[in-house]
Amino acid sequence: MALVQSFHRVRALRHRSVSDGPDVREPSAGSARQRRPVESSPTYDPLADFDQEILAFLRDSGLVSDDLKLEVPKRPEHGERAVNVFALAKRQGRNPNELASAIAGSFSADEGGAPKGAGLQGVGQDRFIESVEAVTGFVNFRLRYPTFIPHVIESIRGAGNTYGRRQGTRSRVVVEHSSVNPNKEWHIGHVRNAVLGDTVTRVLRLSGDEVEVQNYIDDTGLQAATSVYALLNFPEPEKEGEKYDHYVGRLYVKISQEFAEEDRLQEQRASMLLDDERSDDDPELQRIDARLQNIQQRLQPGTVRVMHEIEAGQHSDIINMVLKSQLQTPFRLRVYYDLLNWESHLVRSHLFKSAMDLVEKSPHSGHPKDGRYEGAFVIYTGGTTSEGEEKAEVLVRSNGIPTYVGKDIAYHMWKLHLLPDPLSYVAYLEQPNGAILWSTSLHGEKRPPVAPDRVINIIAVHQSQAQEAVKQGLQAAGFETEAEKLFHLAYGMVRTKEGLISGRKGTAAAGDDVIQGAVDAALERIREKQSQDLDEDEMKQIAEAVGVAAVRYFMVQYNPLREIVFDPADVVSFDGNTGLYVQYALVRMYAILRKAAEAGIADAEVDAADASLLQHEQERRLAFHLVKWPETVSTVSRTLGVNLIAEWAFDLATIFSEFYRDCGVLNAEPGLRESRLLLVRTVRDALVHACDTLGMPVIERL
RNA sequence: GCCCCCGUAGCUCAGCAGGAUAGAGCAACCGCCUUCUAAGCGGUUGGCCGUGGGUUCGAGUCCCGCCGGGGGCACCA
Repeated sequence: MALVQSFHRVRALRHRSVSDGPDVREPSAGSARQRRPVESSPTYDPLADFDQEILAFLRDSGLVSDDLKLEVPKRPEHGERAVNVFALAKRQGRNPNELASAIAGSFSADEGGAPKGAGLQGVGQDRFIESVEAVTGFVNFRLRYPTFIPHVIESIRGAGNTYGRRQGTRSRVVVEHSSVNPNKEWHIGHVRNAVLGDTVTRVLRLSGDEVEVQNYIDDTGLQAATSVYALLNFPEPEKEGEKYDHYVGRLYVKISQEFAEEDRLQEQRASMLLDDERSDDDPELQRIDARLQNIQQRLQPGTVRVMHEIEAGQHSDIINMVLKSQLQTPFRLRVYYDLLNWESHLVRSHLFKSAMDLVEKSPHSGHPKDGRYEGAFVIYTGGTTSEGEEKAEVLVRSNGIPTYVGKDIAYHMWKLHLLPDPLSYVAYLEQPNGAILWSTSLHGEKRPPVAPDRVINIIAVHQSQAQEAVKQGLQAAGFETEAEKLFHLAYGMVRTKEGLISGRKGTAAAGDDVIQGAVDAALERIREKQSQDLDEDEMKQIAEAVGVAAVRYFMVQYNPLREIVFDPADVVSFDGNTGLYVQYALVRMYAILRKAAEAGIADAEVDAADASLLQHEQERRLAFHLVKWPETVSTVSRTLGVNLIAEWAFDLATIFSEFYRDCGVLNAEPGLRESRLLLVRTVRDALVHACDTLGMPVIERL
């Protein structure tokens, strides 16, 4: 089959062999190039425009029957775009070098190429291909910058805040992130979660998706109950200026440690009983018994009682206070949400029961009468266990209590709108960005059910298997296409040099402290430098922006899957690959633009500048990096590897620094000066846009 | 024991769907402010991409084994 195909290809190529060598430029080959015009609606994607030309050229060369992938060569001497023809050559039974040469040879620069500075006529002509060159199996394409740079600048200006938006349909996405137990202050791992989730959200929105950000509040869990119980029974004075979530967290840690002590005490007690020399009225033993009794008969039942009270709707005042206090942390980082979904609402709306009723209808669910799952409600996920039983996931235990996975399946059926929505929605609070944060509710307005096309859960990697179980459960229940919509972004844990952080032991670095540390360090540096005349308020504002950007940048500069070894010194470092580096490049751009205005150069003059004058190497590099943005956004919206956004911003800032060194702007000759100002403005706009996508505040001076 | 993620420069990490000579930042050393903010720029040093096989014209990238780190493996959440 494959042979037959390649045979036909070879024959077809023979007919076209007129363009076989680099020196053969038969007119027929050229006249065969009836260029199909590209879409006339602006795509604001200059690189795609270049690619269109290349693809059209390749098509019309008659030598390429497949869609070849366009690459960005690593080395500048290989041009701006390249295709490699090894695979194609192999299928055609040809020598790769020869094929590449043949393709390159079919290009004639004078035929389609517009003369320099010819403007924008003839979209689809060879406006942007300067040359085509064959090198060892690669066909390299060089950009014609004099026509390309003006096109880049116009496109970015035209696109404005939508630069990077993809063509085509919008999809609806639910992103769930944060989902921190409402029982103590955020730690650094929560900050990573929130920044990742928020950045993913920003990228998807830029990309054109309609995103709803949900923050799941597990108020009925043991953690929340423990904190509430501690607060009600063992309150301590609040410290001066202590944030409420920190205060409650302090009580939580204290009581958790008593629970943790239970095991240790049990062991101690057992070994003492084995010791013949101790009698039953040994005071040491009695002390241990008393403590154990306290834990087992007071603390544990007390916590469980509070848990049920919360489920029934009590103590919401305390939980709300903790939550509102916690939310100050993401708000400071410019992380916002659309909806809080409360576990207690899901429980009290009987969502779980309706979901299980639906699962009951699946032929793969069942109530085993014997075996290891006797008495439970399970869903068979396929395959058999080592004991020969069918593999199953327990959704409801034999004692009638739902499992975590069971609850999560129900929850995701709600997210995916697989059953009628029993919940109502009310406004919860107004966030610092002015947007209303909504909350689920048992009373109030309903909302129209709109099923998402994609559900992204930002949850740490240790939940991977549970997330997979939810997916399999949904599939087994017959929701196969819906289950495919679930995507778990499993990010790595944040650990310190000492080891894994633990909320329960209170060894975690608090998010608030990390942010404040970064802000304080920034303020200190600003005071030291005094490079501008800044008053106290300005310095504080700038320090806040620098600190927040430092934290956010730190959290997104790594591949999400990777574990982060967190060293506070790294967040506070302002050299090299950091948020401040990007901000600093912007400060320089703002300074240039400000001084230009002060020198009386009107915006209109800059608008009218001739961008084709920008032919310095650094100017070309800036332009070429600018046009990689749409592709970067599109890759990230697919892979959720948000580190690429940070990398793009860092690289643009780096190239700008080189431009700054090599190309004077204000002292350039009139004409070129305006052109450079136009470029600086464009780079500024693009970089501000990238900072917005990263949620990083921008500063204009430092 | 089984499953998942990760092993790339002294340290922290990129490397997006296999492509050309593997890149940053930090640290170290040497240089650059009479010129748009030096929190910047240039240079030097630094790599058997954990390891052994395999697939491929081509492997840091895909497959298998092993070693090391982390996580998960219950009718726990």
